[in-house]
Amino acid sequence: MPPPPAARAKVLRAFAELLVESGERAATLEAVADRAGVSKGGLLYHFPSKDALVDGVLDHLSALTSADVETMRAAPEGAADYLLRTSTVIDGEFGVVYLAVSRLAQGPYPRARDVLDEAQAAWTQTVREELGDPVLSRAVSLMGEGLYALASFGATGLGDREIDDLLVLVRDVAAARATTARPRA
Amino acid sequence: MPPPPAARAKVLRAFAELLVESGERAATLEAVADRAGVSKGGLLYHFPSKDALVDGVLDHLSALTSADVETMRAAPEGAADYLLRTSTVIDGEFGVVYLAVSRLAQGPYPRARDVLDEAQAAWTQTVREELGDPVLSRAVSLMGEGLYALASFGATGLGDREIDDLLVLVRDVAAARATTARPRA
DNA sequence: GTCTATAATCAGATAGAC
DNA sequence: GTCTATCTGATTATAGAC
Repeated sequence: MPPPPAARAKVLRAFAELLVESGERAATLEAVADRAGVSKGGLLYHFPSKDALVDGVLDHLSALTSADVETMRAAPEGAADYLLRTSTVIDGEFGVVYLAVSRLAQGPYPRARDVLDEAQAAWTQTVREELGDPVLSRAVSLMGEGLYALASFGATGLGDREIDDLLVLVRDVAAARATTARPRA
Repeated sequence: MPPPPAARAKVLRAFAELLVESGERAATLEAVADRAGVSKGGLLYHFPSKDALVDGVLDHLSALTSADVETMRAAPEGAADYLLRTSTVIDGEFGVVYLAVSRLAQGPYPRARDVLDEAQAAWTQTVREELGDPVLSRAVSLMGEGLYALASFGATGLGDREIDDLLVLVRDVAAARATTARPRA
């Protein structure tokens, strides 16, 4: 097949960035077109309506999530480590698109909620395969979600040091819970 | 002083509910007025502009946060318990207003971010006073934020059972970290 | 495949009656 | 203190040229 038009990808990226940086309200067709470097008419050629544009990012996140879960599963540092560290990265492609969809999920787009729900379930499941303990896995997954939430409104974010500390805690607890009788060897 | 007009409070409540249920875009002056049972003109008497309405919820959250932290500090079940349990309640007054502001924080309202930041800091600090351990306190605080985030887009929420499990985990870890040498008695 | 121009709709805000 | 009516500007979407 012929290479997909570059304009399409640029429009999707611009839409996601605007949603994250300035919110749903600011992500108008005109603003998206401007940032993508096309005209409003040009945008509407690729995405005939705003709903079509929304569907575009939703599909994009679905694809990215599948790839992300594979990477997470294969990560040498482990799934929990991978999850918490990437949950503070909101300027990578995945972070931007994930946060963009979590903004859409607040509006009248029920499918956005479904896509997020699936991502959340896949992460929790993958962490659980690694840690074994379901409660601890849920805790890690919740922390990841909390990190995204904080980062998304530019709160006084956590640095690498703080994430390191959390991961040490998680590993200690995992070890303690694995050896049932006498924790911490 | 005379009793504050009931319409003002009803408008604020309606605005917060609409923000949470349907997003920033749906929370128009007309929609807010309708839900509050007043006309657009009536609304604009109490809040002369949309910015004034936004300032209204922000101030409201500030007041509610101070009260919430006091309640948390005095909670017989403990601060961590109180935080995680109330983080799944998004239909109480505090939950609605907190989530409403976290939505405003995504738009062009820098003060919303400040107010949320303060709430976050106050919670983490209060939990830390109870648990002692700063890393564990941060973990609990992040879980609370994650629970709010999940609840806010109506994800497959966690039930009371799951919260109970998490709290048992937190208490175990707190106990283990308190007795430095030999965890868990 | 991308543009300009424009129609239709909707949001925010003002004026003035009651 | 609350209402109706109205204006202005922004936003989505369409039509048709290039």
